[in-house]
Amino acid sequence: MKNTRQKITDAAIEIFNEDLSAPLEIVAEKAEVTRRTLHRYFTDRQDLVLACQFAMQESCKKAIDAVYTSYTDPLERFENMLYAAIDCGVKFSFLHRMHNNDRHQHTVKDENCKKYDVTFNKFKSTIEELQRKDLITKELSAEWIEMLSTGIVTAAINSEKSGNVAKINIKKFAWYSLSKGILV
Amino acid sequence: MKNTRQKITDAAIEIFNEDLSAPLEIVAEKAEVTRRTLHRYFTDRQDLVLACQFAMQESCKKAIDAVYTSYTDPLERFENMLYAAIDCGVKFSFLHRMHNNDRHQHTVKDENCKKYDVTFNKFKSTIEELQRKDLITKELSAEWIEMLSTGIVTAAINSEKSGNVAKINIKKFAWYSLSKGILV
DNA sequence: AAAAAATGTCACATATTTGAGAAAAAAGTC
DNA sequence: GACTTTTTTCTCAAATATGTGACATTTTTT
Repeated sequence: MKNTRQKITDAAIEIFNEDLSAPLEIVAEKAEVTRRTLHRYFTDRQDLVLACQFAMQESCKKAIDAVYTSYTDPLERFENMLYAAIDCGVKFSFLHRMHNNDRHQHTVKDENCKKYDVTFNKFKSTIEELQRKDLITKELSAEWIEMLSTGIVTAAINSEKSGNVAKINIKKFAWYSLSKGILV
Repeated sequence: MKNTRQKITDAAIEIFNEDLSAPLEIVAEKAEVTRRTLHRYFTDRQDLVLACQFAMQESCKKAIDAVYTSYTDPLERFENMLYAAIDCGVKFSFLHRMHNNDRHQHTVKDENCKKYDVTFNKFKSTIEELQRKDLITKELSAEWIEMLSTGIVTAAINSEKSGNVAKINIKKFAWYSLSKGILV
């Protein structure tokens, strides 16, 4: 059962993902509470945005970490990290977008960005390991593969939302495209 | 040389791409004009947003159409459509996002969406042709391949913006990943 | 250099968004 | 059923965003 605080951050993540300056009224509406209640949990917009970032980070970190430690085979690990990211949904893609945009949350940075880096570096290091062991092509740079991976995650999330791709197939398709697109 | 109107819509596309409800002040700033001047060209926010949509549509339509009619070989055509989309930059990805989001521009729809569909259907029909002629795998649905393509375009655009991937490589990498990711 | 066009500056009226207090209503808890 | 906690309702003041008029200044055209 979700508590009110969570209901609000969840709603905010959905809304802010599509419109970062949306009125808090809209967020409250989506969370099915009054704006007044929202303000009882979050003093102001900044506070709420930070809470969203924190929630997204925790969620992604948890999911990625769990996979990272469970698989020794790097390819298998990479595959399951993809699935974990897809399961995180907008939390993953929004978080990624936030940290690669120029004009936002320059106030926070440092502490918050460090956490983000730790999580996303697990992607990077896995990619590098795969390249070192000649399991994927070296024709592509690790940076590109990282971008590609998040691009495919986003495609998967959009597919799910649009409903144009059968839900059972999404992960299968995503891994098919990603693996073939980077294998030697 | 860009005229003021274009400077404003270009700035607005950049800004709105990241924050659809950003104050017009921010847009004016980016366009290097006063808010007063912005309002001389666009009566209100709605007017500006519509102008952006129009500009994005024209730009994408022009680029995609040109490629579509120049290549008879579907694979070659597909490849160059990818490059054209990447060249359109945020105009492409933002437009796509706008039309696949739930909560926006429900006012315009119809007329405006029709134009969008015409352009993006050229992607779809090319994908279907490729599948019909057994040039790409049938294990993936056409809808997924469409999503994947725009996902890779977005990855390419993000790569360019971040500067982490050498500019000369971006298109090459994008096509490498996309083609391998869908070929039989 | 004069005229015309475009842009900037300043001021102002509205509209919207924001944040919070006080008391009533609803939901949980024992 | 009495009690506590949470949420809603209603309120209001402050802050921010929006759109426009009047006039000065700059830039472009002729």
